[in-house]
Amino acid sequence: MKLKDYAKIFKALSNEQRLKIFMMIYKNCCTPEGTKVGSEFRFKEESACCVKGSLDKAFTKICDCMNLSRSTISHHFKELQSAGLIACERDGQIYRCKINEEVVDSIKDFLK
Amino acid sequence: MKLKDYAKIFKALSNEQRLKIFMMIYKNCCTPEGTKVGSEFRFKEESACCVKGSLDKAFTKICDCMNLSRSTISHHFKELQSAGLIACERDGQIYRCKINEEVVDSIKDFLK
DNA sequence: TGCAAGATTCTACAACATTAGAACAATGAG
DNA sequence: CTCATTGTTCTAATGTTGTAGAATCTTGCA
Repeated sequence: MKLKDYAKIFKALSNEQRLKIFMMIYKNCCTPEGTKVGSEFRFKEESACCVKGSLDKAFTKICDCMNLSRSTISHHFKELQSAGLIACERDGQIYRCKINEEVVDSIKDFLK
Repeated sequence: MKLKDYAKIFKALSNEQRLKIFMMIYKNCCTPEGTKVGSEFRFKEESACCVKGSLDKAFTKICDCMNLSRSTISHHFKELQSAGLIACERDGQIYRCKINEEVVDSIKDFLK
């Protein structure tokens, strides 16, 4: 991966709203309560409902707990996809969303 | 650290030129040859002249091997400092620059 | 002290990012 | 089939970023 690609990944994560969306999928917690504990940012790592790194109905759930229009959220999803961080697919009413672990790993490697 | 702070760090790394500067300091290689190997991005990890994570005369050296005005580079340094990624100090003619390893570590933790 | 080199700050502007709303497409329920 | 729901695309407004140049400040040397 080239420097440009890393810059693109970091850009995708550089917007607070988009980072929140990413973390909701990555840490797999969609409630607004899950995104904040006190004034600190934290996620409930464990949650019975789903497996780390993938999320069904991601779009709807995220719309529900964020104060942004649907079009804006759609746009942010596309940015995250375009950077390769997530992959999404519609399966009827299910909007399925997965983290691309390889890309996340490559960021870790980059900073090694 | 809050979500906002992480977003700020990622923003600092989201510009290709600035990321290059950061990596020059982080991997400690300032020659243009060191920043590219073929079309891939790579650094010479080992270099006799200095220790990973700090760089003397950083500003001048980086100016020399990048095609940007001094004011622009100064601006990028400030962005990196403001995000907490690096710390710089002038010591006479030496412009000393150090990576803030704690912040780099906190990114790794964030993505854990 | 005066000068040259190095770094910063200010200004300005083009390019790009964030956002919402309206119009549209796809899907499933009744 | 019709309608409500869900997601996308287009457009436009508004805000932010990246960049250079000029002016300025800082430092060391002659």
